[in-house]
Amino acid sequence: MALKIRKNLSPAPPNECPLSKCMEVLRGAWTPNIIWNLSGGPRRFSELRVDIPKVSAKVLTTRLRDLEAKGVVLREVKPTSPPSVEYSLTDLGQQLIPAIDAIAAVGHKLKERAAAQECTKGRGRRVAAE
Amino acid sequence: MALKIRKNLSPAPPNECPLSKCMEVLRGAWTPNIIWNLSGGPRRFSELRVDIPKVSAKVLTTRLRDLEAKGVVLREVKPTSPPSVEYSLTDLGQQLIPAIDAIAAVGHKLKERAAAQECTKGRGRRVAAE
DNA sequence: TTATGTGGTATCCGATCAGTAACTAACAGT
DNA sequence: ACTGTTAGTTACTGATCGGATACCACATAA
Repeated sequence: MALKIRKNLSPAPPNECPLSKCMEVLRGAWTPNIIWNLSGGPRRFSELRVDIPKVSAKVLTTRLRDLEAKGVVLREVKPTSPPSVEYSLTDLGQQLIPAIDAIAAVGHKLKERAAAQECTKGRGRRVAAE
Repeated sequence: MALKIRKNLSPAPPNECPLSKCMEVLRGAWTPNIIWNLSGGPRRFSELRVDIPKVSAKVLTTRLRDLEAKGVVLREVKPTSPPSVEYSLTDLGQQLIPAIDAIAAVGHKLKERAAAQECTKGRGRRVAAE
């Protein structure tokens, strides 16, 4: 049986694909998390540190600066007594939320799947050990 | 004006968030692209190399193996004369497509935005040649 | 015999990333 | 005067990622 070359093209766009463009924004370990936490309204730097305890100050700063430079978040210094900084999503950032939601939805399914695999004891649908 | 602590919690889930779970899958430079190209139907290794010319064989192999291990793609060796390998999305992989679409949609908007910023002259929204 | 195509592996290298710890400046409260 | 809070910065370090290159076994075609 000889090989046959498929001629149908993949659905990838010819020029630079928007996928990579968006992944550029989402790149970085904590970026999606930060946007997620910002989606509920503006938050201060130290609030975000509490929201995502595992992120270090350095990384959080880096990510926020990146996102600010990309026009996704807005940084505002508030004239409080210890000056505080508030971060919020721009309208562009808001548009990322559906994508993040979709990602989170898949993550939910992944968790279910992982849980189902973890307890192999279950009667139906036992995943065979490989 | 003294600082006031906000008590409303961010919408992040308490335990491990599905966002990171899914980003684990999507991690890697070319992963979303690969899934995108697979979304149009099964493809062979060398077809993917043509689809995404900038990815090296090493990285492509690595990504495909990762995705296979995570249950996102299926790898099938076909008994053709030069044995060929076909990769396709599993049902789990299919579920990633909406997320990828959402990401691509945002990427599209990002491109528009970038184009609009590039030609500051404004009104006509002429897409500059790149 | 050599060339080509298929589906990879092995190795090295440089860039980037993220974590840790220490440090800062201004101000409020005690 | 001392301490805590806010929002970072800086330097050091290890991990990982991805690119480039070379190489492999096998099969067909010329």
